[in-house]
Amino acid sequence: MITQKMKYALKALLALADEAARSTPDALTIEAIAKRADAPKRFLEHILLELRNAGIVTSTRGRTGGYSLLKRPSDISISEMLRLIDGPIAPLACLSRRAYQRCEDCTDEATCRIRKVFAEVFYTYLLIIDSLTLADMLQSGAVADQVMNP
Amino acid sequence: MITQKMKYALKALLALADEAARSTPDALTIEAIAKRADAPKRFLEHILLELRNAGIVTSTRGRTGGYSLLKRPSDISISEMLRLIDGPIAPLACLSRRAYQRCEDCTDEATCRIRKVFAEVFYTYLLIIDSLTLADMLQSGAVADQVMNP
DNA sequence: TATTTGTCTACTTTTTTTATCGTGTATAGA
DNA sequence: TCTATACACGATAAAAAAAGTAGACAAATA
Repeated sequence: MITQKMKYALKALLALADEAARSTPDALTIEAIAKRADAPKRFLEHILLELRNAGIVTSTRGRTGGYSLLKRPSDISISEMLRLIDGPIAPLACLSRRAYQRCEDCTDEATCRIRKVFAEVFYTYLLIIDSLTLADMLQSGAVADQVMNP
Repeated sequence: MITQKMKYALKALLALADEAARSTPDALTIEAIAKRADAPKRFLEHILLELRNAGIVTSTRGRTGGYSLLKRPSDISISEMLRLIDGPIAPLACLSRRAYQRCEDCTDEATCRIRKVFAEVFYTYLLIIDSLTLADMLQSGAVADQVMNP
């Protein structure tokens, strides 16, 4: 399950992407984004800060200030977002590249049967999720139901 | 990330499967499983109880009592285990079949752009994980490193 | 019947998630 | 230059989930 925070982050990015697609895009205030994303303003503030520190959005202060998208939607990967907001996406810490952590009780990673099977799952999962970007979310259309109720 | 509890559960099942594969299998006491799985005994107790209630293992009480595998390893699916121990595996509650929950603020699921993209991911993920069973974990061999460090 | 081993309910602790608050800083415009 | 507006950032708090513990009880067998 992705966290509520991640949902807020994605909704915020969608709002910013929609704004960026307009003919004369403005910076959106946190308040405006919060309204569009149905997110608590003060919580969203932190999320947007993280997105800014990661170089995904940019912000300006003062009267006409607000947030806007820095990267193009096609350059914002979903897996990058997941890692940023929700932390490592590997099913086991010992399978994570960026947040690798050895299991305490593990004697030999190479022969660990749990690691082995989840490595296979994870590898395929990565192939899918690494290829998805915010741009893939922008094209609307009710594909969800086709997929889930074939 | 799978939980520690899930790791304990899988290790316990591996221990039981290994025992079942012997020429004269015995029931394993919680204590014995705890030792093999490096799990706190009193915690493992709860886990084993859940596995028993789910019909995956069976138990006998008294002097020669203990736990043993009820289903065959090839009939114990990893996704079933994940759902049992860690809860729903869908990335969004509104994508879960067994633990479906509508998102509060969602106006239309069919056009929700977040739901759409995660539905695609989830569908493919399900295909992989639904096909895996405990039997796939039993065959050891260092495949993990080949997969992760090609 | 005494000892061993599982059963069950309740509780505690720790960590993570989900926020909220206060104060500070930059900026545009009157 | 003053002031209203908006982001910045650290601290704190409440709620939920994960992880672990404890005690009393029930069944089985030697």
